[in-house]
Amino acid sequence: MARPLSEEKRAAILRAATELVATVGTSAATSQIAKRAGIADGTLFTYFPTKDDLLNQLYLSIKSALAEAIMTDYPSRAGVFERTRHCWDRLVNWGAEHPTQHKAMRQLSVSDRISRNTRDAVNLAFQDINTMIRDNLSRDAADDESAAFVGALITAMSDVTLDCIAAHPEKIDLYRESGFQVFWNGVRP
Amino acid sequence: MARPLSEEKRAAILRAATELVATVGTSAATSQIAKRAGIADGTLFTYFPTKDDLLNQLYLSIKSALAEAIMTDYPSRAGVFERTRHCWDRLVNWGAEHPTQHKAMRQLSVSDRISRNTRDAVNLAFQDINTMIRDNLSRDAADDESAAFVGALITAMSDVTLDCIAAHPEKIDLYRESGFQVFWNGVRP
Amino acid sequence: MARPLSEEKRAAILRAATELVATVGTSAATSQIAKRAGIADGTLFTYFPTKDDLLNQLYLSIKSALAEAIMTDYPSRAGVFERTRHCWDRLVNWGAEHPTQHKAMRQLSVSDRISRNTRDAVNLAFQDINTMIRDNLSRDAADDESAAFVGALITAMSDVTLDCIAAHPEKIDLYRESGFQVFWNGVRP
Amino acid sequence: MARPLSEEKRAAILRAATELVATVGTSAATSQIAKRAGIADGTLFTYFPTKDDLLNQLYLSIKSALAEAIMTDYPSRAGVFERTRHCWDRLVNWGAEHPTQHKAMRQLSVSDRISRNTRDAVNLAFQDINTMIRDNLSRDAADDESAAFVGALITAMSDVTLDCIAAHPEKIDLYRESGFQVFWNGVRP
DNA sequence: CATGAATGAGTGTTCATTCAT
DNA sequence: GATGAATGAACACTCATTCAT
Repeated sequence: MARPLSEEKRAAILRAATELVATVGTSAATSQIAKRAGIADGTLFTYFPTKDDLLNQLYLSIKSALAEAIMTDYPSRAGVFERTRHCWDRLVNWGAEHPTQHKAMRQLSVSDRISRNTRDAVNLAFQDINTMIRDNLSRDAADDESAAFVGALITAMSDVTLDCIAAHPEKIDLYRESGFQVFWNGVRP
Repeated sequence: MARPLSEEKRAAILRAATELVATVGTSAATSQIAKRAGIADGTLFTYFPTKDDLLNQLYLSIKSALAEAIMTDYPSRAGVFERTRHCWDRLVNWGAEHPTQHKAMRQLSVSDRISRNTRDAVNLAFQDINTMIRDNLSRDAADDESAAFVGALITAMSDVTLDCIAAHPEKIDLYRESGFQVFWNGVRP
Repeated sequence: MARPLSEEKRAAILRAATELVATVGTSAATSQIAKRAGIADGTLFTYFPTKDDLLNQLYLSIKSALAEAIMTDYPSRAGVFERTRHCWDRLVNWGAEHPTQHKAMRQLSVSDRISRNTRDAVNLAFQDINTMIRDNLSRDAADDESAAFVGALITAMSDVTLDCIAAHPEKIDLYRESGFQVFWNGVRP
Repeated sequence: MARPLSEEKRAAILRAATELVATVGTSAATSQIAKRAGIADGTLFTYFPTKDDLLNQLYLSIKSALAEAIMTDYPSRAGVFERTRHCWDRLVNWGAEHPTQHKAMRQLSVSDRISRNTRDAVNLAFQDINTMIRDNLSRDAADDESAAFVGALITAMSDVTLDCIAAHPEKIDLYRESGFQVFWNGVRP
């Protein structure tokens, strides 16, 4: 192998893409992304064959990082409340610590450039969380649609919470708490 | 009426823009919008000086229509529950009846092309609703930010509800009801 | 109509394309063609939706001009020799007078960007000539393939003749005559 | 033989280039040629310093193979007819047996990337054949240009013949014969 | 005021060539 | 010598906007 694909460069591209997608959306130009990543225009395409591939992999990588943040130290044996609380806090903390990734993630999640495949892969990364929701929080444990509804609600409510935290970072504890109250009172079994 | 009058043309442009933004997002080409509105490319720019203007006015007009739908027959003298229920039902019903407008609205609301000014004007259109929220639902009546938080939550939760309804239109009553339960249990005073 | 498509501009584009295709082949850049035609890059595409369209229309227009040059004053009632002679002389004279068009035509005729449709349309323009060949020169009047063989031979031989004339323009009469002798002796009935 | 020696690699590159040039023309990408040759992108350039070099050497090598095919068993002492017939048959048979090489050769012969130098070198490979033409078939034995004219004619006529054979392989004997008749009747002394 | 041709900067992507490994 | 990642100048084509008609 002459020069291995540089993991560093790949990461730089994803980092640059995150920042630009967060700022200007998926219409961020590949040449801008390359420039910000400190590589030549053409190099981007040795790491990601098309812009859509880049966007999809970016979405997957951010979502995976979020899932990992949530599932680390997950208290499997604790009660429903503790486990729900754990997920919520991790989700909100991750968003507050990674506002750029969070913004990019929101832009990508409404984009039609994210494929069915990618969305399926993301669901896989959230499998444990989805299972927990289905078993404990959805109105009807047997109902996939009901679980999806609750899952979408938690995402939407955390997005709102994170927007507020972004606007008033000093009130993070307040918003994290209020958000959880609304969520838990709304969906608790 | 081969050549509609001015106001009709403006409306035709907004209608065409709604459909295209709902379908392909804010990257919809002005020439496509003009074609669908039945006018020449250049004519669009006598009604809206730039594409950003068109997008901003479109957002404002859709949001205003939604606000009007919500506030019509608003039961000012009823109790908090009834008034909240009214708003929620109107919101969800409007979204279910105008899926194209709703989709366009969501695309626009995450776009960076919608200006601070426009967002302020939208808040104005929702002033009555915001006041109701502030006075009845926000944790602290004196706190604007708390009211904004609850307002954003209702929007986010109705978006999720409407997405589910779009996926399973026959379950509209179920989703409208479940969504309201979650919201009301979550935020009731 | 605001400003009608300018026939002059269309002609300028075709002229510029002819010159560049003759020089560098079908890989001539559209931006070079536009520059040589004295228009903006984008304008080219209001006259020809794609580069392939431009190339196909160019081929058709050159071939049509050639067909017209050949068929003008065609002596329908003269004998086979006179008619064959007429076609050959016209073909060679046209090529000698329009060396750029001839070179471009040769480049285009071997290109895979010229569609079946275009080749059919060209055959239509040469219908009379083809008929004459089938009826008088092909070995077997009933055989389309035999006629195509002779038709291809006349083209190939005139190309060679024209190449020689291009190299030694002063010997046009000699080459025109020699070429015809070879052709006529080769294929005469 | 996992890693062929140098000369084999050169041959593999030329073989791959032949196939791709025959298929897609001289715009075949060097990376595609390298891949089909089973070597790395960069390796191609240790054998051929530029793409133009590759194309020129390819043209020369194909033309040389053709010349060799023609001159093998050349009946030097036979009459003009027999010798002419020998050349024609060898030429047509070679083309029918090596359709890919023939197609590549035609693509290359109209390309502006083949240099004056290369064309001169090709003429050298065909020196014996050209001499035969000059001495026996050209209208004026002292005239180089006349010989070149006849040489170009034989090439052009065989190309047409080979195209027809490619379209109807089962009629190879018919076309080889018809083609020769036209040629011989056309140019015989 | 309406029209649509004209503009040219910008887009995602390709590719011959270089050079670090 | 072989490798393939890196380069950046092209490329065909798009599009918001202008302006002659």
